[in-house]
Formats: sequence, C-alpha cells, structure tokens
Amino acid sequence: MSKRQQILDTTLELISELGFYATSISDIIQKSNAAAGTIYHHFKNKEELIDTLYNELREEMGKAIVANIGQHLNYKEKFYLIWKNLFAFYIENPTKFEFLEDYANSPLIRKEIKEINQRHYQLAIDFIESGIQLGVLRNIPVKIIINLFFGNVSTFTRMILMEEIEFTNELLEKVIQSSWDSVKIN
Amino acid sequence: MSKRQQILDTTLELISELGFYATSISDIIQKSNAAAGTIYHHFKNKEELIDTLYNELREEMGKAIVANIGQHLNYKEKFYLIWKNLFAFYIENPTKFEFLEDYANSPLIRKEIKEINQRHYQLAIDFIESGIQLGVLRNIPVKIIINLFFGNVSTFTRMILMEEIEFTNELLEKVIQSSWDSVKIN
Amino acid sequence: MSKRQQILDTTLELISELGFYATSISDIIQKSNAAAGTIYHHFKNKEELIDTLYNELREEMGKAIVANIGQHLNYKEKFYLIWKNLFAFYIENPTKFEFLEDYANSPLIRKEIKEINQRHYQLAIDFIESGIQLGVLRNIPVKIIINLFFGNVSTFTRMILMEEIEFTNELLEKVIQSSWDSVKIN
Amino acid sequence: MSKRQQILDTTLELISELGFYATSISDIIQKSNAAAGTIYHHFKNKEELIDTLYNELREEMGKAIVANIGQHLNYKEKFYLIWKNLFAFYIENPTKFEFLEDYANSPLIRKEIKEINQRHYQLAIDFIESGIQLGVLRNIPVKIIINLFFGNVSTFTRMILMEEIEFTNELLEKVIQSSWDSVKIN
DNA sequence: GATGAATGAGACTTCATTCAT
DNA sequence: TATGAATGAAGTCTCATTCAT
Repeated sequence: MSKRQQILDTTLELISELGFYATSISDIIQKSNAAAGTIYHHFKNKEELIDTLYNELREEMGKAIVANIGQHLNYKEKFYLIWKNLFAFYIENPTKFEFLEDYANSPLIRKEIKEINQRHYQLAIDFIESGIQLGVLRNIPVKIIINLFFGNVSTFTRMILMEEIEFTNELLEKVIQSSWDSVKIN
Repeated sequence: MSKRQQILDTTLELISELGFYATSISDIIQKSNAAAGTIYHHFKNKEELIDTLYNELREEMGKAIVANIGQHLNYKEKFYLIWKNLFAFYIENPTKFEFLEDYANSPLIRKEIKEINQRHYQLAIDFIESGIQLGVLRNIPVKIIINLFFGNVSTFTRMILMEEIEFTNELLEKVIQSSWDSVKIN
Repeated sequence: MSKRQQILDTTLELISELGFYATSISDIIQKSNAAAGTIYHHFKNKEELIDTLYNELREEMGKAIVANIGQHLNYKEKFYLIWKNLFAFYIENPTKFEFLEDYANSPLIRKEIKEINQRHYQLAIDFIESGIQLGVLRNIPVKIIINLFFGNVSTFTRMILMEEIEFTNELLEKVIQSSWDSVKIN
Repeated sequence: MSKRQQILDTTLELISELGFYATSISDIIQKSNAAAGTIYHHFKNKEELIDTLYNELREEMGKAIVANIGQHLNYKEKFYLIWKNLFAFYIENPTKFEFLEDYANSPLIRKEIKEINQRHYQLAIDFIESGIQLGVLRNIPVKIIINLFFGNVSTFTRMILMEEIEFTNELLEKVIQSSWDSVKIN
C-alpha cells in the first residue's frame, strides 16, 4: 500500500476514534509510520488531508446508497431500500460513519451545508422531488425531507453502534416505517 | 454582573460561534475582560467551566420544554406543545442551541449519552412511556422515539437558523405533523 | 531585570552574533532563561520582538548622534561631531551596530526605507537641508547625502570592528575629511 | 537551456526578490521546473549552488567594471568610467545587483570579507594604489577607499532602483563628483 | 541526467494552567 | 476576589537533503 493511502487510512481510524480536534498530526505520524514531511508532501495541510478523506467517503457512501435499486421497485420499496442501504453502509463501516458524522457536525464546516446539499445530494434531491410530483410524498421542502431522512438513519445507527438498543430486523422495519410514515401522503 | 457570570456568558457566545475546540481560554480571557486567574478561581479547569454552562442550559431547556403544559390537553396536543416549546427555546436562544448541539455532538462527550438519557430526559421518558401505554404511540423503544424527536426539532431549527428555508407557521405545523405521524399509532 | 528586558537583551546579542535569520526563538529561549510562552506573552510574534528592539535602538542612536552639539559650533564642526558621535556609538556598542546594520540590510525590511527615512532621520534631514540653504553643502538631494553619510560611517566602522585596518585618530580625521569633502561646496 | 542553467537563473531571480534566507530549495524546485534530485545532482548543496552563482556574477561584474578602459584616459577619467560602468551594470541587471548586495551583507558570509578583498578586488586595489603613488589620490588605506567607492555606487543605485529619487545624467555626474572629491588630493 | 517520494530535525506559535501579588 | 506574568508541553508545518527508479 502506498504511503499516501496509509496516511488516509490512519487518519480515518484516528478521527473516528478520537474525533476531529483530538487527532493530531503527531498521532497520524506515529500510527501511519510516515514522516511529517511525507504527509505534507501529499496534502497541503491537515485540512486538505481531511477534506480528501471526506470526499472519498462521500462518494463511496453515495454509491452504497443506490445499490440494487432496480427499476421494478415501486416508490415505497425504493425508499425502504435506500434506508437499508445507508444503514448497512454505516453498520459495516463504523469508522466511516463516525468520521462522516463528526465532519458534518464540525461547527466550522457546517457553514458549507448549503453547498454540500447541492453537490452531494443531487440524487437524493431528485428522488424526493419525484416522490412529491408523483403524489406519494407530502409537499414539504425537499431539503427538510432529506435532512430528516439522513438524521433518522444516523440516529438509529448511532444507537445500535453504541449498544443502547439491540438490533433486530423487526426493529429496523419499525424504524423505517416511522421514517416513511413521516413523509408519505396519508 | 459578576465576573463569574461574565465568564459564563462569554464562553457561551464564543462556543456557539466558534465551536468547542476552537474556543480557547485565551479567547475567553480577552472577550470577558477577566484575568486568567479569575477563571481558575471560579472553575477548576476548562472542562468544569463548560460543564457548568451545560448543566445550567440543560435545566433551562428542561423548564422551557414543559411550559404551559396544562392538564386539560390531550396527548397529541401535549406532543405538539412540547415540540413547539423546544423549537421556540432554540429560536429565541440561538447561541444556546448551538452550544447544546455542539456539546451533544462532541465525540468525547457523546460517550455520556446513556447517562444523560437518564439524568436529563426523565420527564421525556415518562411522557413517551405513558403514550405507549395509553395506546397512542407505537411500541418502539422509548429511547429511539426520544432521540428521533429531539433530532427532528434540531434539524428543523438548524435549517431555519441557517436560513436554508424560510419560516412559516404553516411549515412548522407540517413538520410537527411529520414528527407525530412517525410515532403515532396508525 | 524583568523577563521582558532579558528577552530583548538576549535577542540583541544573538542577532548581532548570528544574524537575523540564523537566530531562532529556541536560541532566545535557552539563552534568556525565558519560556516560549513568556516571549509570546510580551510580543505578538518574532517580528514584533525584533521591531521593538529596532525602534529602541533607533531612538538610542538618534540621541547619541546629537550629543554635545553646542550652538557655538559652526556647520563643519557640527558635521564632524555628528560623524564622530555616530562612530563612537557604533564602536562602543558593536552588538547594536551589527543589529542595526543587519536589520537595515534585511531584504524584506528594506522596503520600508522610505518611511524610515522620514520617521527616524528628521533631525538629519533638517541638518543637511540647512547646510544646503546656508550654501555650505552642495545642491544634491538631501536623501542622497544622508545615505552616503550613514553609509560611510558604517563602512569605516565595519572595517575597524573586523580589524581589517587599525584605528588611529589620524585615520579617523582623514576619513571624516573624505566624507566632508564629498559634500561641501568647493 | 540546460536544467543546470535554469536552476541558476531561477535561484538568482528568487534570491534577488525574496532574499537569501527566504528563498528555499522548495521555491527553486517549483519555479525552475527541476526536481529536487536534479538540483543535488548539479550542486553538492544549497551553499554550493549559491556560491557558484556568486562567483559567476562576480566575474561578470569584474569584466563590466573595466569595459572601455582605454590607455588614453587620464586617472580621473578612468575613475569616472569605472564608476559609471559599475552603476550601469547594476541598473541594467537589477536582480544581479540585489543578489550581490544580499550576499555581501549576509552576516555569515561577511566573515569572508578579507579573503574576498584579495581574490576579487585585485584590479581595483592596483588601480587605487597606482592613484596614490601617482599623487592623485590621498594617502588613505586602499581598502578603505575601495569600500567607500563600492558603498557609494551601491547606495546611489539602490535609491534609483527603489525610485526614491529620479535619475538624471546631471545627478549622476554630481554624485560621481562627490565620490571623486572624497578621495582626490586637494 | 533527471525524477519526486520520503525523511525527521527543527521552525514558530498556542495552549491550559499556576502562583505570587 | 481579582490580576497577569510565567510556564513548557505539544501543536502544525517547512526545511535541506537522500535515494531508488
């Protein structure tokens, strides 16, 4: 594996464990077996290193979300599948989940929320918009629906990962049902 | 105003603006017109200062949530009122909202989530549990319902504060309706 | 002696010995027995520390130059006395001489030359201008005369300090005579 | 152009602009389109690179100084011509002027001043010595006369390049006259 | 001749905290 | 109660240089 990748992998691990601000370049140097200069050879600064990681994970997550979305599924089935896909991605990649959550909640970065919404969420926006136009979803601003959707998945994932509640398929179905009931036309 | 209160107020302002980790004691010293020694006279260390603030705000928020909850209201009306109370508290106190969110999302602090659930959420737990027992709410673990509830209010608040969407009473009603539909028995 | 003064004194010694860029904050810390934080408590950064030193020395030098300038001296006698005063200040304070020269020659700082000319050289400007008006000095731009004057003193001082030539009073008189002959009306 | 020459040219440009210590190998790599290894293939280290440049420029300057010195000129005419030659070389090659000045003023390098005097200034030494023996110049140590001479040309050049004063031929003549008057026998 | 990834010492600066006044 | 000078560990980043390709 290349040094560059070692650095990225180590950064992901450390930030998911310690968080954004508690992870120092020193920590990354030690755990990745890279020299300080090597990090700065590949990345302009700490911020760029983290942003690179974020963008990679965002893309990976974006692909995971739409896995197995066949044309034969109806709207509600697609909604459920996306929910499960995102949840599965998080559960199978807890470090990535932690990193993405931490990044999203970082106060300085949160300012970008508007831009991010358009850049990364385009597929989601289209999906929700079509639901409204089809008369399947309520006429609530798309952005709100999306944020509530992602918030719900994150909340549930966190509780499972922190072992606050025990996972069962039945529970998963119930929670997705909640999510669906909150946006579907009555 | 006492120096102690000046320090607390300044800390709230700074953390809500810059976030947890970007706010240094140095910043607080400058903005509060207090000396370093004065801060350490009133608080054992930075952590205690922040925790003090957190606990005060938590209590204040706890009281705000249950304002005007009269016995004559039915369950759904109470649900709506609590939602509105919390939202109003956030909107009227945006710095407190930011602080509480940042604190809650802080990775190191998030470990306390279990304990917090019991300490601060007892009223909420009782309210949700009674809803389930009354057959008004679905049989989903209480903790999940609570976290989804608080998550939804926060998500909506953030979008209004960041001016991603424009506030209207009609929109507020729709969003609370969503929240309610996600947990009420069909 | 105050820590602040210890830091300034040490900085003067080190820069005069090693030069501007070869003097690190680490060096200053070690030699001054001050902690890193102490330096930054008194000075915003390395640049401000050095600028403070420069301004103090500039003022000191400005006073030295005009020592013993009595009203009974004629113009040429004043010219000789100022030359000797500046030379004596340099020879008696070789570290200050080195620092001031190094500062003046620093490429980045040299940009300020115009401003410095007006701020620190006002007395010199007045003196030269009066010489021209009295018909004692040639009609050459004041700035040029001043820079040649200071350049000559520095050149001579450097050669004495580096022991390239041996000092004698006779030699000093000859060199000042050179300086005078280069600007006096024939 | 060879890579070696590209490196030398870039180094000259950067040092003349940023100065000695502010110019990093990194800067040279970027601006010259050469790889780190290439620099170290041609030059043992940074010091050798700069010294190579210095020696080349010294030789070039040495030649420029004596351009058009015909045997038919008398001593004073030669003095004037050398002055003009050096000034012209500086004005036509401002980057070389800056580099040479910066090198000469570099505190660490200044220690070599004695050696340099003999290596590079032999022609100048001979010229001044002959002037003294001919009874045209004052009996002041040759080294002093040389340093004052070069110092005067540099001072004037700098002021023109920094646009502190406007160049005119008349002014140039006046300044050379000053220089000459400072060393000629009265 | 030329490349550029890799090194690690050392640069400047900020941090939370202490303590004599 | 309040002050602010002093601390020194630890932070991010740059530097000149090496070496396998």
